[in-house]
This record gives sequence, structure tokens and C-alpha cells, in this order.
Amino acid sequence: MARERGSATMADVAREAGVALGTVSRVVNGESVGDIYRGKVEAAIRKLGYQYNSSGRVLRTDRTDTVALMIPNTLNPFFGLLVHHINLALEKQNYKMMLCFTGNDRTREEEYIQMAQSNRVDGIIALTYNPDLVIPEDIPFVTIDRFFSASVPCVAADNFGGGVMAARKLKELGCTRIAFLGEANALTNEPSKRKDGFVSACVEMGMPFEILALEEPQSFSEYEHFLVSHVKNDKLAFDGLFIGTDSLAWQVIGLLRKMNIRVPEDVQVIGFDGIRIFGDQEYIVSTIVQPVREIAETCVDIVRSNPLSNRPSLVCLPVSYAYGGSTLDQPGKA
Amino acid sequence: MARERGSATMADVAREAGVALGTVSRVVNGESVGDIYRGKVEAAIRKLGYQYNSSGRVLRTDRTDTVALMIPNTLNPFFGLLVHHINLALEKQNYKMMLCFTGNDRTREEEYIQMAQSNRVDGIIALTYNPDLVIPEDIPFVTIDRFFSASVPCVAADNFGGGVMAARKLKELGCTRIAFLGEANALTNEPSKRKDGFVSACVEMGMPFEILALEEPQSFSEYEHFLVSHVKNDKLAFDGLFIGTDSLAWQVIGLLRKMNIRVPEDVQVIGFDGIRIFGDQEYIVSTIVQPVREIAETCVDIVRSNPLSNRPSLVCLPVSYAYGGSTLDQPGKA
DNA sequence: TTGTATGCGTTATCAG
DNA sequence: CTGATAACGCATACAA
Repeated sequence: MARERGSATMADVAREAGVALGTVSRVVNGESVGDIYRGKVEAAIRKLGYQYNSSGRVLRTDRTDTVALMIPNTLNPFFGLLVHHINLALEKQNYKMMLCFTGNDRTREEEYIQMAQSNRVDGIIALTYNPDLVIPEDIPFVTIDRFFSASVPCVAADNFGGGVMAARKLKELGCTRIAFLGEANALTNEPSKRKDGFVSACVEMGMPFEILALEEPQSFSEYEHFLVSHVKNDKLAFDGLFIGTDSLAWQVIGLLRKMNIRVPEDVQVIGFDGIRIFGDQEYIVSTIVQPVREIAETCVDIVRSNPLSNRPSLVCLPVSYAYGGSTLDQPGKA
Repeated sequence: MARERGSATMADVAREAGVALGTVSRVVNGESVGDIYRGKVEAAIRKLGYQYNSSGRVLRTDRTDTVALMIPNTLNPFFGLLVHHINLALEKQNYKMMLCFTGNDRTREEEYIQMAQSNRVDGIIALTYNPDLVIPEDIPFVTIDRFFSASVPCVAADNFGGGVMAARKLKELGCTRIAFLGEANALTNEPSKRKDGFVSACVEMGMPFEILALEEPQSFSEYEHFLVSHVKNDKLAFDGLFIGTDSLAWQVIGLLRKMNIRVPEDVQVIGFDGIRIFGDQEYIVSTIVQPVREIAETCVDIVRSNPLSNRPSLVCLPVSYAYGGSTLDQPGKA
């Protein structure tokens, strides 16, 4: 029982205008058509209230002009940022976006990939932490922050460079005893390079450091235990912390304040991601900012590119530092 | 040039299995089919690697199992929350979501409505502040927080009740001189009832109050001017503020702190929306919390309902109060 | 229960 | 430049 909506078809328009169906199609698609014919067709379209129906074209051409974005959620503001910029980048190229929340659940990821295939989306952009996800071969696929193989392009911030930047910045801000706290996914995913860059820079600068890299996203209490155990005489053993994400950094700062350790006076903290409060106000903590817009646009460019052309297997985009209240530099940036 | 993906069709499967096309369709759709036939079909599907292609069904049935969500963006965490819960509610009903960012731009809203119609989505859920948007009649349409007419269902939090709740709460917390700050959209949109409820409760309680309701989303400086002009001898004329959104409340609190007015000791502040930091941690300010999940599920229920059935024209869902540090109650809630 | 045949709305090919 | 016509993949009414 089809709805009564725009029920006129190109055939109806053609009949009304006294032209052939193909001519209507050409007019609708802006191809070259004789002025007289075009006029007749346009009049008929108005008269009948014709509305284009893309389902015929999809069937015929197997192109939907739609890209699926698979992402855990939009509660986390970093994901919200990503969704935002990917949507804008897609829109700019006249693509529509099908949004798929995976909740980091493997089963749902697989179901969404199936769904995307059935729905003949033109490509998939995915942010997933599932190590053994099977990537479909028959559809352009781009991942964010997660390297699968050379045949699956991955776009990421320069996480390693960000780690280096954080270590140098802490030194520049006068820190002498610094540490990294964060998750250490055992896999070769990109974010784990934040720690690697940090370590590398510390070694190079000859600066002592400590690392707490937890394998699994455990409860916060492990971080708490680490920090508490590094307090002597009400003083923290560190005067600078680099923390894997802004979210964790925020929690750590809350804990430190409860422990009567002042931020940034006693210890300076740098996070990672670049989260602003309400999305557009101040940075929540001093942080290494991911170039989210560039990441989004790169993903869209790659997913649109011809699958047969040379696709890069890994694109790293430059990060930057931003002041967010948890360091001793001036808001006027560095 | 169609891609080579799952190029087998139901016809191919039928041929391989030695059955009729219709039988394959019935197997794929889980309709009753003789066991022998089902076995043959399933074997053929596996052998050929057949993948269902929904474009044929869409053309045939005019149903896409897709709902378009029109929303300004996902940078604002309240919108992120809404997108999240609407997506989950849609997924639960096996609907896919087409996400459309309007940026509050009238032209883009209109373009997206066109697009949604061409793409034959099964419904549209829209959060728009555009007063004179033309709502399509031929497609189920639900709005959030914006009442158009009795024929366009609107789902909203109980904004009026929230205003009442805020006023009463401030009184309960010991305030005696209170004020409302916020936008006052001239239109009959739902959020403007926050102020109305506040006023109503103040009058009823016999409590003096002031209102600063700006017509247009101007710069923050007008709010600043209002507050500065209500300071005498370093004391603010108010000891309680109800502010139209958490976002504005946050900005106001920042300003007050700069003015050396302590929150909550000197003045208690209640916002509206229910924004948590990082989406899942503490509330950013003490606030009237919108029942976002219920709003989302109601929208999906309505947009799915038969257009011919009686649809409610306005659904208001109950709000609640939550402590977020900017009031003098205990975290143990009220 | 299964087979057959038609049509959904469009694009694209090919002949005029 | 335009007209006629054949797919595209599937659901479904109808016949067997």
C-alpha cells in the first residue's frame, strides 16, 4: 500500500508534457535538453507536483550517495565532534550519512556492516576498537585511529607526535618529574602511540619519567591507587602529567583536588583530544588537540576515491597544543 | 559500472537451487517454506555468497526502514544526547537513521526535507527553531520542542513544570531574591515556557523576582551588563538564579566568579537541560534534567504510528532536578 | 506450499 | 537532440 505522496512518476510527467520518458529524466538531471522540451517538462512537473524518487535510480545504478558512519556513540564529546565534522564533509560532497552506533559491541558492528552492504551504501567510515573485525572487501572502507592492514586505509591524528609534544611542553613549563597515565591497548591501534611518543621524547631529553599504561579499560580506581601511592608528605612525586585522553585527565584532576594537590600549581596536567566545554567554549584541560575537521575531510576524500586508485594505508594529521587551565602557561598560547 | 559486490541475485539463487524466485524471496524473508526447499535455497545462498539487496524492496514497497533526524549539530552536548537516544530507539525498532545537520539554517532545513522525500524515508524527526518551516503532509513528521500545529505532533520536556520546579527549589534552598535569565524566543516554542513556569511559581509563592529574557540569541554581553548592573557594594542583588540552559548557566557562573561572587555561597544557580561532563560524569551545574531518553522513544513511537491513527499534538514529559555543584543542597539529591 | 509473471521508478542504450 | 525500450532486484497477486 504505497503512500499517496508525490505519486506522479517520470512517466506521468512525460505523458502530461507530451514528451518521452527519457527526456524527462534528462531535464530532471540537468542534462542538455532543447528549450522547448525543457519548458514543457517543467510545466508538467509543476502541474503534477512531481517529486523525484531516488529508489529507482538506486536500483538502476547501485549508487545510494550514502555513507555509513560507525561509531560507538555521541555521548562522548570527542565522538560528537567527529560526527559533526564528518557529516559536514559528507554534505559538502552531496552525500547523506547513515549513523550507526556500535557501543563498541562486536556483534552490533558486524550487524551494521551487513546492513550497510544490504543497503548498498557507497562507503563505510568506522571508528572501532574491535581487533578482529572482518572488513568487507567489496565496499570502500576507511577506519579512524585503528590500523587493520595496508588494504584498509586508516586516518588518525599524529598520536606519536602528540606524545612528543606533550613531553616537551611539560619540560618547557618547568616540570622535572613527569609521568604518563592512560590505556595501553595491546593492539597496534593508533592512540597507544601517544605513550610511545611521550617515552621517546623523555628519553631523548634525558628526562626521568614513569608510565602507568593499563591494558584494559578498568575502573578508575587503578589510576587512583597509582597516584595515591606516589604521594609522600602530602606531596605528589610528579610535577607534570600527560594523560591519554581529556576525559581521563578531567577525572584525574578531580581526584588530585580531593587529595589537596593543586592543579596547575603543584602538578601540571596535559590531556589529549581537544574537548571544549559545550563544544565551543573553553578547553576542559590543557591538551593536545586532534585535527578533527581534517581527519573528517580526509576520511571522506578517501572513501570517495576510486577503490582501484592508490589509497594510502595510513594518514597521520598534525596535532596542536592548547591551553585549558591545567598548566602554568598563559592563555595566549605557546 | 556496478561494483562486483554480492552480485548474485535472488534469481541466481533460484536457478542454483532449482526453485522459483518467489521461493527464495520467502526463505530470505523468513516466511513459511517447505523444509526441503528451504535447505536447497540456503545451500545455494551459501554457495553463491548471495547478499540481500534492499534497493529492490524499496522500489517495490516504497518503504526504506529509515528515519531522518534533522538537528542543528552534535557539538552541543544536549543535541548529542538526543541523537544518541533517538538512534538507540530507532535501532530497537530496526530503523536506520539518516542524520541531517541543519545548523539552524532555514535553507538547509528545506533542502533536507526535499532530500528526505526523494529518498522516501519513512518519517522525519526534527528539532528546528525555524518558525515558518513548511512541514510536508505526505510523510510522518514529529518535532521536538517546537509546536507548529495540531497536525504536527510535538514532543517536549515539561518546560513549564521545570520552571516551576526551579523556582520552588531555589526557595527551598533558602533564596529570597531570585531572577531568571535566558532567551525568550517570541514564538510559541516550548522552551520559552521555562520562564513562564518560573514566573508562575514565583507569583504563587509570593516571591519577588526579576526576568531578563532576550529576544534574540545576542552576544553574552547583555547578560553580563544585566548582572553587573545588579551589583551594589560588591554584592549581587540576587541570591538565586534560574537560567534557561546549562550552557548559559555555565557562562554566567564563569562571569560571576570573575566578579568575585561565589557560587553557590553568594548566589545559587540552577540551569536547564541536564548536561553532564563527558556525557556521563557529573552534572555541569545544578539543573532541571530533561528526560531525553523518554523524549527520544516517544518521538520514535509517534513517527512509526499509523498516520491515520490519532496522534497526540503535544506530548510533555516530566523533568527532574539534579545537583551539580552550583547550589547548596547535598549531592545526595533532594 | 510453490511457481509464474508483473511492476515498482529510474537510467542508459540504441535507433531515429 | 529525442523517442522507445530494456534492464536493475525484489515482493506479491494469482495460478497451479
